Amino acid sequence: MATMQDVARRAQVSLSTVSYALSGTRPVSDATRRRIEDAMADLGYQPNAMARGLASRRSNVLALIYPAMEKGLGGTVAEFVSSAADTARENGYHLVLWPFRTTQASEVRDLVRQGMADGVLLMEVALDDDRVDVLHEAGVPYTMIGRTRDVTDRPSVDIDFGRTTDDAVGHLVDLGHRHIALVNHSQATVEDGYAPTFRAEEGFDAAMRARGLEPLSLRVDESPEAGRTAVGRLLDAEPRLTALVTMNEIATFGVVAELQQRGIAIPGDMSILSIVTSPGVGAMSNPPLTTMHAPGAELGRLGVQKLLSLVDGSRPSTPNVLIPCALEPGSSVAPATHGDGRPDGGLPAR
Amino acid sequence: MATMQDVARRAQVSLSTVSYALSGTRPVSDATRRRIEDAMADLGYQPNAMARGLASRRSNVLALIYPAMEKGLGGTVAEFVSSAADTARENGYHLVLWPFRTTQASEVRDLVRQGMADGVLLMEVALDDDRVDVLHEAGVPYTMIGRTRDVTDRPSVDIDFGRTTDDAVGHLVDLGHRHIALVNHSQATVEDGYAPTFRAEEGFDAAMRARGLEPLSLRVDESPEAGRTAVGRLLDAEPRLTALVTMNEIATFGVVAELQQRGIAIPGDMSILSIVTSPGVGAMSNPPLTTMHAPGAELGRLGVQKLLSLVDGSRPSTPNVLIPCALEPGSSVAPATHGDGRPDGGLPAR
DNA sequence: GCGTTTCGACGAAGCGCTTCGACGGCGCTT
DNA sequence: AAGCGCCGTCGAAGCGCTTCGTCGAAACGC
Repeated sequence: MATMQDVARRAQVSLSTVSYALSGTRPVSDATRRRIEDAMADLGYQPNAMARGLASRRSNVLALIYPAMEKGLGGTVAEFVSSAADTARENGYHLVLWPFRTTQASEVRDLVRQGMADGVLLMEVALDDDRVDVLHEAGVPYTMIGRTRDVTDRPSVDIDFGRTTDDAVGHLVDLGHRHIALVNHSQATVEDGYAPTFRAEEGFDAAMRARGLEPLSLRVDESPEAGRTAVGRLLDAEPRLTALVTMNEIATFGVVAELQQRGIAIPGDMSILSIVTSPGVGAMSNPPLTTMHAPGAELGRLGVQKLLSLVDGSRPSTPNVLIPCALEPGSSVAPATHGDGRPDGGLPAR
Repeated sequence: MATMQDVARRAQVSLSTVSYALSGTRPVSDATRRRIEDAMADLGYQPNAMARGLASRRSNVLALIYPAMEKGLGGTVAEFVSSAADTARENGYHLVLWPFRTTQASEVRDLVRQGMADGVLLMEVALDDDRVDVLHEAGVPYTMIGRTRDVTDRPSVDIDFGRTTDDAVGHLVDLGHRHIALVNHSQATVEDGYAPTFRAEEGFDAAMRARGLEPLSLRVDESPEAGRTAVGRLLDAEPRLTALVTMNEIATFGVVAELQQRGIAIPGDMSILSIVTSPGVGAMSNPPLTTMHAPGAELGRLGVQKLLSLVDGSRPSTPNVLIPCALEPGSSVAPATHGDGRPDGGLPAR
């Protein structure tokens, strides 16, 4: 493998001049630059990443601490990872995968100290997350995807659960629905401090109350069976239910199956709006679900950009961003009826 | 950040002794080793990855060239990536993501020359793939997930499509089915040189012929609509069809929807066996699909292990491995009937 | 015409580690 | 008692690059 020294010899210049020509840190005359470029091309020269990293104290590597991917298929996660890797690549960085859960803060610290990564992207942040503290103390640039409980002064990008749930409820209410329930993620996720479960619940409740409606929600395990059971429990609690907001992909399929088995038509008798889901998942249902897509790719891109702005202070640091999910029409949402085919009445007085 | 020199000073030994204590390359007395370990613990020392890499010419990084993830949700892919990252981590390696398609062979070569990775894992290899040639010529250790057309002397791990399709057909034939069709991936994947489409078709045809049955298969676009259309075309071609082998997740959902709409019961009138699919996808259907799960996690683990055995020649190099998909019972496969509820007859003479 | 900038290029000192050759002291043999 | 080998340790030479200080020569001012 050709070294910079080889290039220098061939171009009849000193090693340092080659370095300056490559980095542009100091001016190099056009004639010299051309000779150097020719030499590099002839030799197929590529700078050695390790040497560069050692000398410059910059590895050009970003680390992505990503979730265990145990629950669910991770369509959004895959989308996110892919987009983050692309964006890193476009900016001359590598993306390395660090599979660490919330409890492995010390492993994260050790790895960070090895100087392998210039910055860290942290996915699926828990409400209280030691990994974030470790990164903060270590002084490594980092960006959270998601947010801890208290997010002041901690760089992050996240889904805007408030707006997403409000948009979802608003959409259904506009169609005349008044009795709407949320099929949320499981109690287990809550105990793990999984933030989306909290934020969706809060957002849904707020959105309902803001419209003078009574929120009803259930934490449901991530399984089709749990989804089936949930249907019964929800209908017992509120028989007048005409719409469901679901943010639990696996359970949603159980919900759909159970409704169909009970002869409750989708969307005739019951509308289903699946939120924070991944592209393609809605299409797998019959009828195809109306969904609100999680902005996985966008978060990946913005997360990396934000992180890079911290890594090389040159770029201006952007404020924290929240992105709502986007409504994608399907065939599982329709105007509300009273069960007799007549559209529901107007809004109650607020 | 503490350096090895700091540790040496604190432990009252020379720099090189610390290095030997850490690597075990040369013997170090117990007393000295203890002093060094104490010093490292006191200082919270972690060896610098770049310096180590430069001096040893080993980065402890493996690169994963992964597919664009455009088509489909990539459940299997996510599983694979996750398992590969875990296995790398367990062996003290980092996994970096290199998003490059088949056409970007020169980018791959440049990156390899930068010495960032000690080895390369190549996913979704096409039947003819320049990236493989580039890696071969560069002399970098690599392992393919999947296989090029000619696989002799090229390290790889892959799904055993032959056994998977044979198991699938065998399972259905054991249940009395005689008229079985394959819903394959699209013509577009064939044109991209996507190997699984070929290998599944070959395997299915062979499995059918080996049992004296006439193979019937269709290349179907990756969309529910295409799946719906396929049903009509297949039934036109062979009205006596009682079972479908599908290896196109998205299309499968269309197939199921169309069958149900036509009043063809699953599995009463038509059995569906979804092969090379990812865990959880089957559960999303109603009834839950009987599937043959792609061994994503296993391939990830074996791929990394194989690659590592090439990277540090110490481990013995294993022969190439093919792993079949495993049958996971669901509710979409049942014994064949003649449409009148009676089981089908025995096997025809071979 | 000579001092003073300015520009472009050079040499050398690291970055923090691995690894090779060497060497002192110990226990053993003869 | 002298010689030998071996174990544990040390010093120094890089690995391939970045970056700082410097310096010669061309360009400029008065």
